[in-house]
This record gives sequence, C-alpha cells and structure tokens, in this order.
Amino acid sequence: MENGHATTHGPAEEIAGRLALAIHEHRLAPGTKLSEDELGAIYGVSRTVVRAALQRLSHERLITLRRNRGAFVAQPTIREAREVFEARALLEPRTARSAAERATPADIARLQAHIDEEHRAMSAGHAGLALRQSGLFHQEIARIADQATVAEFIGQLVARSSLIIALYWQRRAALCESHAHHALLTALADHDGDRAEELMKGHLLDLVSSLDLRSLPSAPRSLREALGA
Amino acid sequence: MENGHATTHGPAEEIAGRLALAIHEHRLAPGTKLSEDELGAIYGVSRTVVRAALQRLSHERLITLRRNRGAFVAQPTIREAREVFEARALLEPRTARSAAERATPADIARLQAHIDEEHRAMSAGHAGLALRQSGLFHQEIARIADQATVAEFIGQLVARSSLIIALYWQRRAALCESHAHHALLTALADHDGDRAEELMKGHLLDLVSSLDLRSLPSAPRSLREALGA
DNA sequence: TTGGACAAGGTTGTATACAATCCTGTCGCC
DNA sequence: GGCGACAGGATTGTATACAACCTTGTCCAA
Repeated sequence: MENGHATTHGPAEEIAGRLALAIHEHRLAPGTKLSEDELGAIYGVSRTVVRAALQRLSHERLITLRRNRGAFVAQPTIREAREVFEARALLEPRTARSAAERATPADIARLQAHIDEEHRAMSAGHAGLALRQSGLFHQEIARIADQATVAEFIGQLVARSSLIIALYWQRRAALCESHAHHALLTALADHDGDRAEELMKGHLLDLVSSLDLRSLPSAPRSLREALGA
Repeated sequence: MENGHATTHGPAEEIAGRLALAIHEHRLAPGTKLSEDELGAIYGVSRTVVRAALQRLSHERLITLRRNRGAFVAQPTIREAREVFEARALLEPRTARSAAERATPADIARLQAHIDEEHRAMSAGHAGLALRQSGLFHQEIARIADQATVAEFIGQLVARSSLIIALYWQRRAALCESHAHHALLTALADHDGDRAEELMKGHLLDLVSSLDLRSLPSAPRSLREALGA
C-alpha cells in the first residue's frame, strides 16, 4: 500500500527503502561505500539479504555496483544530471496536467501536508528532510494522475535528483521550492490543467537553474578529476 | 558496450539478458513459471546467480516475483498496457524529434539494418524475431537522441510492450510496423524534427489501435477471470 | 631513492546447506 | 458423497562456507 510496488514485501525491500531514504535525505553522501558486512550487522541480516537490497538500489541508479569492489552511493555526472532533468521535463508537466484534471479534495489535502512538512523541516534546519518532502510532493502528483508506470519513473528521477542536488546545488540559489509548490497546488485545486503544466515546466527549469552544471562536482567523482589531471 | 548499463558484466546479467530476449521474442509466454533450480541447471550456475537475474528482470517488470511462490513471466493487465503506451507517448515523440536533429548517416544505416532484419524475419515467419527488431528500432532512436536516461526508460517500455502484444494483439490488425518505421527513418534522415515527432506519435497510436484492450487477455491472468466469476 | 614483485588481509562472488512456506494428495469425519 | 484437516513433497528464503579478486603494505633489487 505504501510503496505501490506490485508484489510482496520482504526484508530486502525494507532495507532498500531505509537506504533510499537515507540517500534521499542526504544522510548518505555520494561516493560513500556501502559494505555488505557492515550493513548486514546494522540491520541484523545476512549478506544475502543486503545484496538483494543493493541490487535493487543499483537498478534505481541510487548506488553504483562495481564488480569485486562493492557498492557506493551514486555520483551522477553533469551529463547524467542534465539527462535526468530532461527526462523530468518530458514526463512531469503533462503528468501535472492530468493530475489537475483528476485531483480530489483529499488529494489536495495530501499535497498541502507535504508542503507543510517541508516548511516545518526547513524551519527546523533539516534541509534533507525538507528535500524529501519536496520529492514526495512531486511523486504525489504523479500518483494523482493515476499513471503508476509514469509515477514510478518520476519517483526514480526524483530520487536521482536528490543526489544531483547534493553534488551540484549552488548555495547562493534559493531553492525555495515551497513557493512553486504552493502555486502548483492552487492550479491543481482549480483543475487548471494548462496552468499546472506550465507551472511544472517552469518549476523544473528553475530547479536546473539552481544547479551549477558547469563546474566540477562539489564532491568529486575521482581523485584524478579533483586534483586536475 | 552492448548493453550501455553502467557497471561491469556478471553472469547474472548474462542470464537476465538471455531471459529478456526469450521474453521479447515470445519464446516465453506470459505466465510461464521460471523455476530457480531449473534455470540454474540450464545455465550451469547456482540458484544464487539465478536469483540475481530474476530480481533484475522483476525490477524491469518483465517477470513477477511472488514471495514463496517463485518467478513468473509477467502478465500486464489492460490497465498496465494502457499506462505503458501512455508513457511511451510522453517520451518517444519528443525523443524522435531530438534524434532527427542529431542523426548521422551511420545512425541512419543502423536503423535501416533493423528494418531489413525485421523484414527478413517476418518473411521467414519468425514473428518474434521481427518484433524484437522492431523494438530495437525504437531503442536505437532513443540512443541517437543521446539521452541515456530516457533511452533506458524507453527500452523498458518497449520490452513490456512485447508482453502486452503477446497478450492483447488482435490478429486481424496488420501490425506492419516496417511501413511506419520506414517513414520515420526518412524523416530522421531529412533532419525533419517536426515530422519525426508527428510520425512517432501516430505510430504509437496505431500500435495501441492494433491491440484489443477491451476484452479479456488471450492468456488470462487467473482462472477465476477466465471462467467468468 | 625508486621501481616493481610479492604476500597478507579484507571484501566480494558463488555454491551449498538448512529452515520456512506453499502446494497437493490423502485420510478421516460429518 | 462432501468437506475439512493433515502430512509428504517440492520450492523458495536465508544463512553460512569457501573461492576468487582487489587492495595495500613490505621487501628487494636496480
């Protein structure tokens, strides 16, 4: 129910979810090594289960699996970052339009709750948690559009965006998403598909603008790159 | 190189690829049970490796993993079928436009090769192989557009479409894709983005039209459904 | 001093063993 | 005869053991 994933829930899914949340909230930095033994000890399961969880996250591009080396929190390249937001630009605006046409009062309430949580987290200084709520806002819109397949893609893209923000966000940019989210919410509540689509498009462009995709990542992918040749 | 998947290749990837191909070519019918022991015996590996492959395919929605029950070739519902083609409608037309703007003569040649293979397979009566080539045509366009992230999504959607066709294709529909593909190829060769986008949109609509998404699946998901209450 | 070869330690890759769960056929009872 | 409980067999879920590989530190030779 919570996850929407088709089949049954196993311990591996549970662990994958916890790790995904930690990555999403920036508690695990890009590049962090995820040792199988260590994770097994933490969660009280064997490496078998941990490996299943890691494989899953690898497929979602949240971690990178390198053969005989282990698992690392992913470090999207600048190119990947651009691609992720181009994919979002393809999917989310028209999904927002569909959502506007279908949104019920209960849906609007759920969206408002995410905005509230985002505000609260930001006030409390939990930027990671605020980002998480912001991501849930986007996923909720996809869910309202009643397109599970697209929603799944968007969920994955949102998660990867969190990694991208961790690497490329330039602090001077405001990243005050709740403003844009509030405008979107209003459009959805008014069932104004045109405006919702346009707002989402602009919101995604703003997001990309708040990134610095010209310079090197703030936590560089390789020492060679970091130290300049 | 062949797969484009980021990291290294293991035996599990190999097996997953072979199974995916078999599903894509309709050599494995929707609903078929995939026993771990059996697959392990076939490919000469232990269940550990088989399980990794199955997990991967499960995430691509090509198979369904049911806890304590095993793995089965997926049987997309009518709803899922619609969603998959709606997602494709969101992604592929604009990707075709990008591809038209970037296509090189070598790209065109590769696309032509897929069309030729599709023809040859169809003439030889290998409908499954023809369908596979048709899918590769779509994936190749995504690759030409130079959007790896979107291309990955499209690849997954194309694979799922193959399952959908296996379940819902109505024989009376021609499904002569090579015609539409040839027109697309011409638009791409002419760098005519507008036409490519429009052609792809129409092609996808034709595809949906060739399906029967009103009736029950030809290989029904459950006996209860098949025998009517 | 510098360079490569080598060995020790640790981590991942795979196979196997055991436990838990499900399916199915049979038996007993109503 | 029909229905429910139960047991046997089979399959999956998980843990553990061993093999393969990478990393890294040390040693020796140039």
